[in-house]
Amino acid sequence: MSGKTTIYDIAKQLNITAATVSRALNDHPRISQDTKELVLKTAKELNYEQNKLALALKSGKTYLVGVVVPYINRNFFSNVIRGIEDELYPKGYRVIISQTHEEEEKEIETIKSLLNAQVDGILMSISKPTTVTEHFDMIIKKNVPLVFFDRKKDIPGVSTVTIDDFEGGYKATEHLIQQGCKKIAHVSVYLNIGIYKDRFEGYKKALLDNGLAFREEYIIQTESQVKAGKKALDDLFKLNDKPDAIFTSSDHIALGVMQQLKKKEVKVPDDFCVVGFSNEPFTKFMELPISSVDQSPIEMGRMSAKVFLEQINSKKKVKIEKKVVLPPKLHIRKSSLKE
Amino acid sequence: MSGKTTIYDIAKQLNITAATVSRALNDHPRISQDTKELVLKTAKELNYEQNKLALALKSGKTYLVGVVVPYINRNFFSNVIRGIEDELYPKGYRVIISQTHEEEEKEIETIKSLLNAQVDGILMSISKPTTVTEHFDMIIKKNVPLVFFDRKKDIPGVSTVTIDDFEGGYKATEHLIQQGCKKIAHVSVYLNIGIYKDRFEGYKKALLDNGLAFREEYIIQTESQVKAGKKALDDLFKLNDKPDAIFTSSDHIALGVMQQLKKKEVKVPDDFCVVGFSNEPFTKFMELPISSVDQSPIEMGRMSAKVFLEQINSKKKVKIEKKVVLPPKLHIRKSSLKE
DNA sequence: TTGTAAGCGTTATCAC
DNA sequence: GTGATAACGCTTACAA
Repeated sequence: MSGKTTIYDIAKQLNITAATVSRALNDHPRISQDTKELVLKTAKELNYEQNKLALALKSGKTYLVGVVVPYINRNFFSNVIRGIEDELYPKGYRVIISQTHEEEEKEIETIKSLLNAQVDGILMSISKPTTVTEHFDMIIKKNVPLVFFDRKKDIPGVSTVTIDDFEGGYKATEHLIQQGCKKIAHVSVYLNIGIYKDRFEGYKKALLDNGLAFREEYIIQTESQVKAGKKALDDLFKLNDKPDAIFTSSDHIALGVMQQLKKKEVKVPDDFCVVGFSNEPFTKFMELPISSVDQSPIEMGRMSAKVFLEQINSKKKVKIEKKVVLPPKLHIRKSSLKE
Repeated sequence: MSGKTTIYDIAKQLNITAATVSRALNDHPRISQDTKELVLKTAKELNYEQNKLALALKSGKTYLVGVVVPYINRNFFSNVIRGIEDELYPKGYRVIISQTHEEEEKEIETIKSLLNAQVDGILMSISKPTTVTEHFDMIIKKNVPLVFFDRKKDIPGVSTVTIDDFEGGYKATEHLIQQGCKKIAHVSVYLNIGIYKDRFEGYKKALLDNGLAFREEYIIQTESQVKAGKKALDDLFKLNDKPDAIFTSSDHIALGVMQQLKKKEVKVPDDFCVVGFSNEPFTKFMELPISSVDQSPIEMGRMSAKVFLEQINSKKKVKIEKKVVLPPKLHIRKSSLKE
């Protein structure tokens, strides 16, 4: 029989009970050494493998953790998952991946499905359009640990792992100021989304802390796309008092900006500096590499996993609510580094 | 009670048996319409949800599929997984991700763990150093469908999904020839690995088919790294008869080549053309975008999933061994497109 | 130190 | 049409 050995088979072989076999296998204290050895030996002989399913049904623990992201093939998310898997695998947990495709409905459906699969926990990044919270309540009501990473919602009892977007914006802007830039514009992705708002606020604070004026006309809101970056630069250059630097919340926008600067024959970094956000792989591969704020996705994944583990290992009834905020790391490259 | 309703609770409520409830829930033909409606109604009232675990234990089907890759955060693999998940989710399958970190030992361990978790199938890309095959035999012996994608081994009974690397090399080279290049060099990643060998062979064939000489001195073997690309170009330019184009098996090498060409002030594409392989995101973002052969990772994932589904849905005893070869797509960009 | 038996939640096979 | 019962493979009081 192909790998279908059960503890009963071992029991029969040794003329003992399945219970004894189970205990021997689990190194139960009051099982004789002899029996243990015997059981272990025949278990090996018969190619016995514990059926996790039966165990899960009995114990209610599946050692399965659901990870929910908008799209798994986005650089940021695949790195977070990398971190989660790296951390959880050694602890015996397996990771189930699902994508929401940035749709609220699919997010809800996915959560239901994961709960149905009896996962021991859910780590997720909320999809953009999501507004309802009933599906989160379902998770909490079932006492399944829930951890939000990056994109969160403030819900009692739910832990979150994020980076300090405010500090990211602050650092990037401060760096530009240190480089001697005086008129720093900010191109943001839609400001109604928390993380982008925070980056913007960090930018603003850095300006004020350094005695620079905040100018409304230097703020542009647009999509995270290369062509949006191009247009943003064009618009900024139509101003009478042109900026001499841009901090943007998106590397793709930064790229568009860079391309347009090249076209206009503006010298970077001598006459204009650029800093992006996310540290996408391409930023360092450019002919003129782009400075960017790194979000430490792998670290974020590891941390989310750790928070989950703490939660699951604590006395069942204690609700831990942890808010981890990771420091962003500014990668300074040629696009903003004057000699 | 939080989501712990079982069919017994429903049965008790209605003064019928669990068996009847089960049948009603499964729309069994000889259950009265009345009972069905009643059961469905109270099921909803009590917030009943089927326990997949119990079902899995009973049926032996978990609706879990294991996906094994070297690293999940590599662009190529995360895209394949995207394809797999997209295809499998609607069919009710959930995807468990594990990474081998390019280690044979971890690969073996991972396989064991997945089999232990009773997955219904395994889709994987073999890690580079793997030489043994016992762990694959384990999978086959358990009658668990196994599909290799991209990196495969020829094992009887195992389906594979790959792209036609030979054709990829052929197309890329042919394109360069059509652009008027006469002296095309090839920078490869180590030729002892199947896919790179195939790309090389395609290159060679294209040369010969078009009446161009194959020259040993135009072949360089190196690592898939930017700096390796730089060095390769330097070496090629030391030749008396310099090449006028390069087809390389790696986009990172292509990038290094491009950077070095820029440094040497060689005009691309006018005086020199470059084509890479993999269609990494950065290739299209460059100031001078790099032509590259796309491996259709999402499509590869979808196809692997489809092959798995066919296998699982066929009459149990029929062993299907399918070899799917996807066509590569050449993306022609500025680095190889003369006016 | 080991055996007995119940239980985890379903479904399938007999009955009636 | 519906009920009883066994079975999936394991763990764990409770006995012995």
